[in-house]
Amino acid sequence: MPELPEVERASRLLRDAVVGRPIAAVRVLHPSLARRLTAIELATLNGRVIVAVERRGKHQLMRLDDGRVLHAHFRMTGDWVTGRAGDALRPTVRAVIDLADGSAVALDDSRALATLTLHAAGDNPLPALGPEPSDATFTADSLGAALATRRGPIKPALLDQRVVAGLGNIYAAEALWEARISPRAPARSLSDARLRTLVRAIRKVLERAPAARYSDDSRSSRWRVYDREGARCPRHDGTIRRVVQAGRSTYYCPGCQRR
DNA sequence: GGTCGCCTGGTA
DNA sequence: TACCAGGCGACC
Repeated sequence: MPELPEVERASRLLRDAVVGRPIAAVRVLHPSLARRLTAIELATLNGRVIVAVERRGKHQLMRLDDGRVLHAHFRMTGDWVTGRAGDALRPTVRAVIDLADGSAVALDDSRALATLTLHAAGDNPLPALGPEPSDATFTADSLGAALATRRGPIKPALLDQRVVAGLGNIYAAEALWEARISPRAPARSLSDARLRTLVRAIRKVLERAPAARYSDDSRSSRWRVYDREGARCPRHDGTIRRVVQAGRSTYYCPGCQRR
């Protein structure tokens, strides 16, 4: 589920749910989270207040009133669900933030790959990240510079969060289709014109994303190429192919996406 | 770059 | 039963 548009939506929900309300308790319900957040650390959160929620790429940062940061990353299937502290929990809920006013926010994550980590005041909880796609610093020039030293094809490069923050497997494939660039095109040899087109395409697919995701369209029409192997390319008579790059499925139209 | 492991659940 | 999954860090 979560790529940048979904994480943005989730982080807003989280912000509305937690900011300014003292924490009653943070409960961790799955061993994969407990390995990173001990009971002792969890106890230090009681009574603290989350003063801000920030999103950077697919990362969510909860800033505490003592300067520490609770960092959340959804990975593949995470999402926030709001409720009350005493609610019966779905079996896929992996953690719960109980607030002093009786409300609660749950981390619902069927695959249990999401992470929740606590960082000391002053520490940077984030890995190196490229620009936000919506930021003015994300340009054909900056993208070209980030790609200049890379070997290998463009598609895996777009999934590298140091190149651009927030793209995932679906929107990388969709953006390349939009830009008519083959996922196999060498990353470092894209022309300036193609880089400009790609920057526009990335913004376009991310802006269109929420409507696509929450539309009632059948899955086959939600995306242009993603998960549509064998289907007709929406742009012409070509047939969409699936290939594997860096262990991930990539979908594209060999007819109109050129190296 | 590629491959594996982390986890669980849906689907062929 | 086997394979697949929107992520990412560790390893080669």
